[in-house]
Amino acid sequence: MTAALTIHAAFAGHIAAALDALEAAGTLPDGLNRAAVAVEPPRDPSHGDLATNAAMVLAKPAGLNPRALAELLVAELTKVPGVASAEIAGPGFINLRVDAAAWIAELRAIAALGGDYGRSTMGQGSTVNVEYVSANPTGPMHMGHCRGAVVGDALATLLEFAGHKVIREYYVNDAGAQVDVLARSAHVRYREALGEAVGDIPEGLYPGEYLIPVGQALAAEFGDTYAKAPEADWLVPFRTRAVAAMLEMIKADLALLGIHHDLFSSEAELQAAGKPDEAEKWLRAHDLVYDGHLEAPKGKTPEDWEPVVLPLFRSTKFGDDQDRPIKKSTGEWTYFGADLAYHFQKAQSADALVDIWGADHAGTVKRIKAAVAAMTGAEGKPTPFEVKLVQMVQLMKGGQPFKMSKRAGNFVTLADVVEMVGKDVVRFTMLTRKPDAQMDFDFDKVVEASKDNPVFYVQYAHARIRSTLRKGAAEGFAPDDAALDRLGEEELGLIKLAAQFPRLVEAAAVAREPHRVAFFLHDLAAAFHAYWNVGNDRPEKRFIVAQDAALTSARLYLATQIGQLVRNGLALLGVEAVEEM
RNA sequence: GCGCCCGUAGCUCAGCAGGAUAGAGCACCAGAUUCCUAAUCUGGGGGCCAUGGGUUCGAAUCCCGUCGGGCGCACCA
Repeated sequence: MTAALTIHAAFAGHIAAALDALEAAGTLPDGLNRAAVAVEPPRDPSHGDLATNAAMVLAKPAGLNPRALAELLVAELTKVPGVASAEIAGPGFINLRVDAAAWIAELRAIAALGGDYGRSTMGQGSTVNVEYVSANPTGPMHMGHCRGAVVGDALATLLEFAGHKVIREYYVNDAGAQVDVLARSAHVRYREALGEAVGDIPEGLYPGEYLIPVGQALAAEFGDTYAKAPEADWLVPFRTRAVAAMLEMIKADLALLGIHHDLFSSEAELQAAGKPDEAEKWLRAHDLVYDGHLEAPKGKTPEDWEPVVLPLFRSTKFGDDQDRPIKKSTGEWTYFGADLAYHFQKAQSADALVDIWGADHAGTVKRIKAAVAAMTGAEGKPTPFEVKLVQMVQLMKGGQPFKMSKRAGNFVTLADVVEMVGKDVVRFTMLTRKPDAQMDFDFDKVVEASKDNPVFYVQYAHARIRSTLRKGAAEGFAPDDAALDRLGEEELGLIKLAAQFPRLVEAAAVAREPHRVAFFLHDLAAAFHAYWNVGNDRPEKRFIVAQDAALTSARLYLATQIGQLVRNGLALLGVEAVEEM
């Protein structure tokens, strides 16, 4: 085992080798599907360090009794260096105990790999495009956007760590009706900046004060040229400038959360480049777009429903409930028509696509998945594409739901919340539950009870470690690996937990679930705090034992690596590891 | 009416591609501070994993039904 091969990976290999040996001996048939074979720490530590279900999973297809197969495997596994014992338990689990030396080696692996401990080659360098946020460029980021932004960003980082190349992309919807509304709203602010008394912002326009500087900039640039001009004269230049200004604002908001996209793709540019036309042409040639009648919405046919003929994409062929229009009767592209071309474009430069959407767009998942399958699957190998939905965040204030309204201008901006509670709290809070469950975000609770926020619990563990190392250094002790054999059961327990990080990273990346990292860090911090407190009653269990330099150095070495691991995990979440609290 | 998501302790939530006796935080009760940071720790009470079936050696986890909550069901984005 090399220093870089972590213990769980090594044992997955040992079990595979044991199975190979049984195959070679003819005991097991060739070509058994081993996908369900797992190596994991047993829930109950008294069962050992690692357990595998291999015998139970493979017994039936091999036509063997699980315990009989387990005995054969045990015979192979006891030969593996570092295995102290292998026992059969329950219906056919194999429980393994691993020598202390193997865990010490894992600790050295953390030291050797440092910030790369847990990094995986699983992704094999394949490129994953993660599209997230993609909020309409009509105003500042508000809390409704926050969860998708944080989850998408953490997922992107996680995928990189798991061996993928990642493109972080933001799709700018700068071609629809809502950016025309933005332009008109900016025009009002423009006239206002020129000194006109505009009164209340008209119904249907964006009343937010964030457009005042945009109006001023337009007045400075154009003077009164467009004050009385017809909309057709100014709509395009105003729209362009207003969208650009909104995008700058959004980027600044995202930066507050530590989020930076690699690529901002413009829907308007996509259309100008004729991408949707190309897509339509291709789809028509493959009989995937046809001119047909749009069906009335199921279950609630509007009274004024009039069937019209529109170009429809055959999404029902790919599992959707009805075929979807790609153009409006005005000849403009629908959102879907452009989005379809956009996803095809993304697929050209990525091996897999992931979209992070709010749950309010759940109804459009099937059609876009259908589109990607149709357009990338022509040669039989569709680009893998997932839409991860983040559920709604219910904003609360003092235990009461807090309704946001763009029109009333009382929406809660992301910038305000970050200013109130800090980036780390916002990010960690968004990552301490799985994305597909709804969550409440109560300002009062998060602000008041911020000390109870799990993020501080984890950061505190790191701060304690750093503090201890500083104190040790002041007293003349440095971390050293010369006497790691002095570490006992409590210390090995910490290492055993730490050793799960690499497989956790892989599992979280495969499941596209960055929240698992947050929970792991909480568990790790809990184990560390518990160990720390043992030293309250028993001074000989403290990190620094002044009269025993060798032991102190070994424990400081352990502390150093645990601190490293906390940093690695927090880095995946985009949360700071603090030196002191 | 249809589609998607969810239902686990009083509350907020985990439960690792079905696995051994279902966990954590908060809240509640009882303890630990001459000590490396008590923003911490130890112990306790508290569960028909919404519900009824099914699949199998084994189900909180997979399948079907029911109930409850959320989101959606445009030529909007």
